[in-house]
Amino acid sequence: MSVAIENFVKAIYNNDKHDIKDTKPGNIAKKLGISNAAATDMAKKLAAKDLLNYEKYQQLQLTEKGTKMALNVVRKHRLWEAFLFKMFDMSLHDIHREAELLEHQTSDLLAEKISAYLGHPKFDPHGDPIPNADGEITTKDTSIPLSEAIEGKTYTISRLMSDDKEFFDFCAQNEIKYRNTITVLKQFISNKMTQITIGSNTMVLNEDFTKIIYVDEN
Amino acid sequence: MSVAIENFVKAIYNNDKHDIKDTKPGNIAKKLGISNAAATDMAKKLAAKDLLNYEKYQQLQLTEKGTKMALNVVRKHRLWEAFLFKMFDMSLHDIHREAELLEHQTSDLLAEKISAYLGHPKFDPHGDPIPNADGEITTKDTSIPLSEAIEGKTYTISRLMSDDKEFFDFCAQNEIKYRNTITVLKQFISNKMTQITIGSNTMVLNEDFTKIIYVDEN
DNA sequence: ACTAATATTTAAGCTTACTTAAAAAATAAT
DNA sequence: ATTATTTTTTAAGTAAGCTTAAATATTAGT
Repeated sequence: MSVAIENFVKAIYNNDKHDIKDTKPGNIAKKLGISNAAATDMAKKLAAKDLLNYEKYQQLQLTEKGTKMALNVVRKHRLWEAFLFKMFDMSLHDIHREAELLEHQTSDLLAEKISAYLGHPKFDPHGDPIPNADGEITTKDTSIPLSEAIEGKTYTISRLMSDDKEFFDFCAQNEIKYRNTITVLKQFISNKMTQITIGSNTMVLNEDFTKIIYVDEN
Repeated sequence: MSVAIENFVKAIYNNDKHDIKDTKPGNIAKKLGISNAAATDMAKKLAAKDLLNYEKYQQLQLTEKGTKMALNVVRKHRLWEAFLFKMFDMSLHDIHREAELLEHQTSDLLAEKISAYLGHPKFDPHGDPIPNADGEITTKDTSIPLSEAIEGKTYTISRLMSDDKEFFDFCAQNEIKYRNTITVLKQFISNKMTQITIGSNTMVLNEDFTKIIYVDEN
């Protein structure tokens, strides 16, 4: 299957998982940087290949086959992230960009070698779970977005759900890192901002960030 | 530039280096598994991009720009081979196949990281020289094909110029490996066969193999 | 409920990288 | 040197993955 197809099913999978639960063509198109028309076209094509269910004006839904394909790509992506993160001193954003390309050119054999080398890790450096070779995610995710954390409690960062360079640059400068500890000082309900302590710093984050920083209660 | 273009200039470069010095479209087409017509087409397209010189019915010649592109791809290929060879227990042929895909999806930054990790190696596991980041090959190659080796002398295997699975399987079973030692017992001139000793084995190789096994005199 | 705004779909068209078939040129063989 | 073979080129056509523009349906606002 082509890179375009792999990216398409992956985008649906990812949208379905974390985003605003909108998998209509337009939203997928935006994610992939293609036109709405192209996305509709592709959706029809993939429906014919039994990778997704397509009904006019409805949400796109991956079939079992489509989900499997998405998970296979996601597995390779996250393994590459974990591997490059371990091997080389590169920014999370750079690592993400490399993984985005390498994921489509990696045999199942190589993926398995990488996984074995890393000791079959369950999570990548963003805290995202790595599906196993059968496309199963065996870990349970109990984490919540920072936006929903409770004042006064202390949490551990479990996932940084983004692929935006600016966000990662910000994280790098502020000790916001997978497995670091955060204390929630205050939730400003009306402005949707959150005040936290991390390391020796105190800062206020707006919703753009608190919705993609996931945490587990300590 | 596209994968098709990178593979095209790489094929010309490789043909120009080791093969029967034929870089006409038909021969490149055969290497790439595409039709002659497609190769002619591509040649014209790349001439317009100043990657090669094209004159009807003549050999294709890479320009400086084209050579640079080819060397950049070759560098990434050979770095991946060296890296995968070091990191994972995989056959040389499998490694070659992975590298063939990864080479096109590797940033210069990542290539440099891999190179540094390996200590900026000058050769890959086939003995092929790895161009530096500027696309220069700084090593001098004094090796000769086994077919031209002299009876009675002892040599070190310096390059295995192939990407054929059967060849590598044969090599793996017979201790024919980069940097191993070979003694040439006899050159059978009329049959173009060569009798050698390697390790505890003696064998007679035909020209198909002795032309792609390169050696350096000890 | 109706209108305005937004999103989706259809239609037509483009580029890349191929294909096959035929024409033209180069190379090899007698 | 002429003919036969092979190779290269040209021409026409295809599939994938896009585009823009227009038509149609959905959703949101009043």
